[in-house]
Amino acid sequence: MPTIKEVAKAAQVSVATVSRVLNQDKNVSPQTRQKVLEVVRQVGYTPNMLGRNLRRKNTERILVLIPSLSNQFLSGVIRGVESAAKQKELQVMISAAHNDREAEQGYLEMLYNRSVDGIILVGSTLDQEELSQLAGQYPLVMCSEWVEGANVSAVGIDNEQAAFDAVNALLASGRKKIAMVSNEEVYSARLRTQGYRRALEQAGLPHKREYEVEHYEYTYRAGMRACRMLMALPEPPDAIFAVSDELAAGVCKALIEQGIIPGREVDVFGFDNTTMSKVVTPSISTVSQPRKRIGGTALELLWERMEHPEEKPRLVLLPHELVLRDSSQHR
Amino acid sequence: MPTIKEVAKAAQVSVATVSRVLNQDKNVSPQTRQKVLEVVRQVGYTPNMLGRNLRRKNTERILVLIPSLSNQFLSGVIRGVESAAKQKELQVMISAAHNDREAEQGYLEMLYNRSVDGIILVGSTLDQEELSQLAGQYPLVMCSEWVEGANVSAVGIDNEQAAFDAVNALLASGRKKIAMVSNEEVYSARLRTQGYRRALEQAGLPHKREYEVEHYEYTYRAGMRACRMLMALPEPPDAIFAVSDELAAGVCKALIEQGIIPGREVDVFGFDNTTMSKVVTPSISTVSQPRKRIGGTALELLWERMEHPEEKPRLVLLPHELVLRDSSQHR
DNA sequence: TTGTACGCGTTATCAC
DNA sequence: GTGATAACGCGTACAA
Repeated sequence: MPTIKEVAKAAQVSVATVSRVLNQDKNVSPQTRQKVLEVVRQVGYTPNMLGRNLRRKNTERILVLIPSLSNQFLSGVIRGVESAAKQKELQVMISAAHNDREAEQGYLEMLYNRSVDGIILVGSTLDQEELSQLAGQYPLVMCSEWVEGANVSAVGIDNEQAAFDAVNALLASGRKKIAMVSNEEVYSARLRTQGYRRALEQAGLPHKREYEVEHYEYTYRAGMRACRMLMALPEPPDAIFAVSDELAAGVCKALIEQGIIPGREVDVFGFDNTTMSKVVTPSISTVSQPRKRIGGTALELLWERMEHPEEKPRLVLLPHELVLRDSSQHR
Repeated sequence: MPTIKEVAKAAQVSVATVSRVLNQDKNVSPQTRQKVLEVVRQVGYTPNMLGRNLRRKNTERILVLIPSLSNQFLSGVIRGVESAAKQKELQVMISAAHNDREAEQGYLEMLYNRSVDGIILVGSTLDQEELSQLAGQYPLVMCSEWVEGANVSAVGIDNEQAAFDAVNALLASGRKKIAMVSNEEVYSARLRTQGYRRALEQAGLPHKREYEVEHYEYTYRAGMRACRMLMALPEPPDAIFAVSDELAAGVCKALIEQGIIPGREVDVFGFDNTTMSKVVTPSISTVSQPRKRIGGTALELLWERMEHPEEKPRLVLLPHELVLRDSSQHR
């Protein structure tokens, strides 16, 4: 593990000169540059980031903190972060907090102790105050999932409107008994529930309380359970809107088990346009979010916070799209 | 951003004492400890890891480098890594290399420049020599996917045997024209192809070249393409074994499009036991790997390398299981 | 028990 | 264009 000192000695120059060569400083003659680079190559020298970062007071590295790794949608978002980060020459690290407050705080500490220059947070167990305070002190933005009222830059889609649109698509094909599988614990899902209700209201339909099923995980098992509950009602729904594709896939699965073909007697609508929504039979109609753009924008917002911490945080909403497939009728 | 110096001044002690308190050094009186902790709390001091790491020459942090984030199976593996890492008080970071050699090398540099203490590598674009050399110099182990002949600690399953078992399950239910969707570029998939061939040989069946389809991505689209090719053969197969569940899901999808129900005329077998294999209809028979245990073992192997770099690397094979579902017949 | 002083590897500020 | 040298924040041998 050679250090800059050893390189300097071997090249018969000072450490300052080596440093200058390594950092493309103008003030160094071609000959010495040549010589230094030669030695660097020869001894296989790599700058120790620990020293460099200490001196420079930054790491050129950011963290994306997500709730779970097994999320196809987030993987697209992160691709967006990565490609935007590449242009800024930032290294991207990812960690999963698993909705564990302690784990999340452990990773957020990386801001305090300067292990990373900034954090893109997808969802959080912290409340608005904690987040506002944190974002006031360090570069921190939220992405896809944020927290109501927190004074933090964030990017995502208009969840309320997206749900409104999805439900309207179901209404347009004649469905009138539309149920929803949501998650009160997550802000984006709450907004989607609001959009769902607005669509029903606008259509002059009552929204029955028993048509709104809550679940605290976005798994296909939860979707199956929700579906069974709904179909066991005295008046079962003729359409089910779920806040994630995996939930929707579970809904479809449960319908099929009961001999009901999704898209025929009962429509199903999902959210996120993941692979799963395409691959199951029938394929699932869903709301598509511009994942990569969301991720790219998150990085831009983070960059803003890093460069201009004094400016106010801002919220960016990107357009969504409906993807109509076989699980719902449409003309 | 208070430093240890400021804490020392405020507590009217030396920086050494503060450091001692922070590092649970015995040699400090209860009173001063009390006082220091008080000040630490009051000014909200957090040790700067840049300084600490430089001094200690380590980071207590490891990296898991995976090919892609959108891999349900790997997410389980990483859970295993995380829980094992927690016990060793190591922080886990994840990055995706996307089969990009340049990106991979960028992350591997974190070993050279001491940004992390070790790396768990899932697959690699490097060859055996490069890997052997790297692992000789730094804590580096491979997990799930490794490289033939590389002198590197690794953990996974016996892929050849697992494929052998899966194909035997198909044979046991009377299938005789078994095709395989594999990927020659990946060592684990090559091993699985070998297991497939051995099973056919043992059953006295010829292995037709046209029954082995290559694909370089584990996507459902690739699975669909492969299936269409196979079913267009003069003598189409009566069973298809794919090296991933997503491929298998694509195979099923293409079969269904042709009006063929997987598990009836044609059996389908996947690999990894991901959510997708459960949620599609019909559910897909598959090979289950002990993901969490694989991840946990990977961390143990890495720990071995960190503690005893002089010892020889070793390979750990963990048991697999067949999960029989609706996409294949079985009595 | 506590403090002083040095070093970790790098970059930046001066001189020259 | 180049070289000393002082930081960066922390841990620790050594002295007291």
